[in-house]
Parts: sequence; structure tokens; C-alpha cells
Amino acid sequence: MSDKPTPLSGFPELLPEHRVVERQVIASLSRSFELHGFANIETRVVEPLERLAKGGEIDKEIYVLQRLQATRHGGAEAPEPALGMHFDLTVPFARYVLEHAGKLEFPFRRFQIQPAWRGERPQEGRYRQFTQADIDIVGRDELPFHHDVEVVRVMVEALDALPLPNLSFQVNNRKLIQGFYRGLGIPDVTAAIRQIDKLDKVPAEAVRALLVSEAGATEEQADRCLELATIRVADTSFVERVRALGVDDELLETGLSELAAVVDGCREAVNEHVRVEANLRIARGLDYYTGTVLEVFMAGYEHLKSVGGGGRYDALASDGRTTYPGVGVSFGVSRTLIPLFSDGVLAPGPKVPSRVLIAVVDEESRSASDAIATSLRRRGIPTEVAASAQKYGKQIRYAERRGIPYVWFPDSNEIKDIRSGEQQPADPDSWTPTEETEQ
RNA sequence: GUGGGUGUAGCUCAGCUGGUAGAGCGCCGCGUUGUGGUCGCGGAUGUCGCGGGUUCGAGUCCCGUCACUCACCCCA
Repeated sequence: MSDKPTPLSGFPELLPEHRVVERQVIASLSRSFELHGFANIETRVVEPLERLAKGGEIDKEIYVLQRLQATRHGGAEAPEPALGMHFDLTVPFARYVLEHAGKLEFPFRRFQIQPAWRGERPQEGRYRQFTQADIDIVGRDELPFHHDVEVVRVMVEALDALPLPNLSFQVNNRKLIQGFYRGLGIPDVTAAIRQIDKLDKVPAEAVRALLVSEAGATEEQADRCLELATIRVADTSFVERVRALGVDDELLETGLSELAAVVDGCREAVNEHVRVEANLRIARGLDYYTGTVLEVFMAGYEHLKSVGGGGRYDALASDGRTTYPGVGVSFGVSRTLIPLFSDGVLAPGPKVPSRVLIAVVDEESRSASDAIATSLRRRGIPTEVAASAQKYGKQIRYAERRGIPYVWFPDSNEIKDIRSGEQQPADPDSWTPTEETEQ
């Protein structure tokens, strides 16, 4: 065998025809976010390890970055601070906010589209290096609730603009669940949330038993929790259905009105392609979320789990004196695009950006072909000149293989649209490709 | 990290109870000698993942190893 490298599992690389589509997606997302006034930032790839490793499950997956030399000397040298590569964009962003708080305008709204790294077992839609698109709004000391509505709506609009299968935003509110459980009198509210979160893997009966054994609920309380978790609607009718369960709690009421506001606030933005539903079983693990929580699912790709998610955290960051509450949503660019490419659901783009191939008659007249190319390029038309003066049939095939739609014959000064076969005389100083809408 | 599956041509894969490597697609050439795609004819391509073992003989059986892949865990 030669030295042909084998692929590295979990570190996907795209071919040019897929990369061009990914770039269009990233450009489209950026446009959408900027349309709503989100500023772009890029954070460094590494953070001090102690900032990333907070003792959770994720710690085992953190990639550590160190100098080769540092390992060779086995600690004999003065130790350098251990650096870990970020596993999401939220942790570095929180650090960024604290570090630059004095120079930022609050509420600070930013978007960030970058890779992240997690050393877990790769699978479809799950990689060790993946690109993520995040938007967040952060306030100083306080952040009005209407930003929860805003951030969801912005992501709805941004994803609606992409050529993806149907998407569904499943929204819930931590205050709603917590208030409900509290009002119901369940001893361990946090444990109850954790059990309810298992509903999509564990049968309802088992969850019911766990609610009793782990969260100290009575049989009847467990039933009520399960009833709450089955509520899933695309409008605000869930409010009445929850009230009908007869639980009275102040936090529950706040949660109900907040969730209603999110669903209601997205009404103008949703459509057949992207829908927003109140889904009262969404809990998002035991993260730092304190209010709005949501997950995004893609039709036909439910097995990927969520392709996006987010929510409200009352303490995104804190320096001890000031607390910075935030609300954000992230979208998994790699998780979404790569499976769509391999299934052929998302069509690849052209292999090269060239719109026109200038044929070459013979090597002596190559400069004539170059001159035509130059005048097209001057007018912003991506153009390349044929690699060799082969028979025209070969040169046309060269263009076809690369997805170049036009071939220019310099001897006759005619241009051929190889998709339709039409050929007509053209002037290098005025010819323009007909504007077809791509994708 | 735990448990399954699979490694054969550029790609997708076939290859029975061991007998010296195949198909389709793609690629190249010609028909059409400077206008592609269709069609016809012809052609090239492999250390059968790697290392060891059993055997007269291993793609095939055994052991090891590496890679890829699926599920669990967890999440984008």
C-alpha cells in the first residue's frame, strides 16, 4: 500500500461542491443575523482548561492542547497553564463577555459561526469537529424577557431562509415546569425534570416509576407530570390545558405567559417550512437554563436528535459583582448539512466557481483566449481558460465535468450554453451570463 | 468509554464447504480525424486494511492489530 492517508473519523472534510453550499449557508445565516443587528465575533480556539472542565460529563471529551516539548520533559519544566479546545461556543462567549465587558454595549447581541471540538464517538450527524452557528443576547444585571421572543424569531427566520427540509422549534419554559412541579408538591423538582427528560428513550410507564422512586412523587403526582409532558401544540391553547390540570403556582403562571409570548411572538415568522410549537416535555438536561428552553428538529432526521437548541440562562456569566443574563439559540451547521449531503437531499453546487471556460485553439493563440478571459473577469464574471488545446469536444467535456455552464470559442467568438446547447455570437466587452437563480 | 458489524478496482459491491480476482458505475480510446451529453466497439486499473499462524495452496480458516461504521452514553 502507498502512503495514502486514511480518513480520520469524526473530522469531516467537504469536497469543493459541498463546501460551496456550506459557505452559502453560512453567508445566508450571517445576513439574517446582521439584518437583526447581531454583530459577529470570533473567539480563540482554546480556553484555560479549568474554565472548560466544570466536573460534568463533557470533561472527558475535551481536547487538550499542549506543546510537544512540554510532554517530553515530563513536567520538569515550569508548567504551562493547560489549554482545552472549546466544546461549544457558549463557554468561550461567556468568558469573552466578562473579559471585554468594559468595551461592549449592553444588551450585547452577537453571532458566532465557528467549529467546536468534542472527543466523543463519531456517528452520523455527530462529529469530533463540527461547525455551529450561535446567536445570543446578553444583558448587564438584567435582560428583559422580550429578548427571548426575539432570539427565537431571528433563528426561525434565519433557518427559514435555508434550503433545508421542514424544521420544528419545540419550545418550553423551565419556570413552567418547575412551577408546576412545585405547585403539585413534588419533593425533588430537579430530579423530576431529569426523569421527564428521558421520555423519548424510556417508556412512559418507566418514567412514571422513576418519578416516584427518584423524585419522591406520589402515583397521582407522577400521572400529572406525564399529562403535562404530553401537551404539544402550535398555538397558545396549552395555557388552558395546563390550567385544567388544576395546579396553582406563581412561577407556573410566569412560565405560562412567557411560553405563550414566545409562541405568539413567532406567529408572523412561522410557515409550512419552519414551525414553532409549545412542547411541555422539552427540558434540556440539567443545564444552566432558567426560563425559555427549546430544541430544533428536522423532518426526516429526528434520529439526529436536535439540530439546534438553546434557551435563557439568568447567569450566563458573572464576575462576582455583576451578573450577565443571556438568551441564545444555536444551530448545528455540520450536523445538519453533512447528513443531507450524503443522502443527496441537499444538491451539491458546482465543483468550480468559473461561469465561463474560454476554449484554447492552440498553444500559440492561448494569449488571445487569456485576453477574452481578462475582459470577462474585469466585469466580475469568474472565468477560466482551458488547461490544454484539446479537441473542442474534450474542452466542452472539461467544462461539463466541472459544472461550468458556458464555453467560449475564441476563433468564432461564439459562446455556448452547454446546458441548453444554444450557441451564439458574443462580445467579450458586453456579454453577460443570463441570471439564473441557483439553488 | 461499552457492545455489535465491516475492510476486495476511483465508487457501490459479488466472490459457495480454501485452488491463484469479478460485476455495475466511473475512467481512457475509437466510431464522430476541433462542438460534449445518447449509442456501439475496445481498453486500463488491485501488495483482497496490516502483521502473524494453519495448509501443498488463504480474499476465503485462526490469532493479533489498525481503520471505518452502527448502537449505548451525551449532545450541535
